[in-house]
Amino acid sequence: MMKTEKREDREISPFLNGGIFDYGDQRGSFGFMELLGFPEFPQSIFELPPPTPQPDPASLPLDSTSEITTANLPTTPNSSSISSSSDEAAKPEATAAEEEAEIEKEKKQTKEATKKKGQKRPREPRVAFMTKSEVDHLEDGYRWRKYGQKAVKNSPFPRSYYRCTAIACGVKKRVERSVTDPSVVVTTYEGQHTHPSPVVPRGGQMAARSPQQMPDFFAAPPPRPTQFSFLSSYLPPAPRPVDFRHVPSANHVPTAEDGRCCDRTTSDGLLQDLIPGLMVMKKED
DNA sequence: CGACTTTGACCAGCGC
DNA sequence: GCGCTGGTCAAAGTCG
Repeated sequence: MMKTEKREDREISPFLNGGIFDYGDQRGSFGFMELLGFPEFPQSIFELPPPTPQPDPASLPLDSTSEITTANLPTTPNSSSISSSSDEAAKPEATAAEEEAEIEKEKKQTKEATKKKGQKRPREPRVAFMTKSEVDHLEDGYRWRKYGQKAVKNSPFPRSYYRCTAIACGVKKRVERSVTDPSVVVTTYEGQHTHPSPVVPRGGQMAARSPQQMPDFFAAPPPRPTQFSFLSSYLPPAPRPVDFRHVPSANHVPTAEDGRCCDRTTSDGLLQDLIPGLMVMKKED
């Protein structure tokens, strides 16, 4: 229902204000310009919510980010069948009911085995982005399937759960609106993509995005080492040249010129357009 | 018909 | 132990 409309909605370009990352031993927050590699730029040049004081990200609904839950980690789609036990083969004569029971049992055992008390799973890296956007689900170059939605305590806005549709890719993301500023969408990524971005442009060709929709300051600056380098693993590689003449000021009025200053090939309002290609270093080094 | 969303049910963790 | 909450599952519905 309304799929088309929703897709249309996602065309609207977001304004990334900043975010939070949680990589176990690395935690912190970042502003948009930090993301772009310009920590010295004030966030204020972007569309920040006017009077509402920017709450400390660490205390935002993003708190859910810090309450890393390891209990619901990727139970791989086929995990239950993978874990077929050896004694199963020893019961070739099981009735259908017994088989079902057996399957159920195995499922349970598998689950328990994967989350035995005291046995903490390695925490999936998580990164949360705060994005000023009218739409909840932002295009980020990957294909996602929604698998759940929950009402969040103390929030009038529901939280949506998405999984990457790629086979064997267990990346998930949660999308919710900030309680403190409903115009801000909080997107939390969990896990790392095991595949390149499909980045299939809608309509078979790169959507020609209007400058208003996709101002070119989303283009990436030159590589620059930052503590957020590991963020790249969440995003498809999209290094591209940047023309700093087009980094807009607060009063920047987009023109047609803005739309063609760079040789962008994936200008689809994707999250990868928001995150520069500077974060190319792997976390594990 | 396949891909996707919606939504109620279910389950586990956690605090009391 | 119980209730609350977050996260996931899966059937049903929708759409192209």
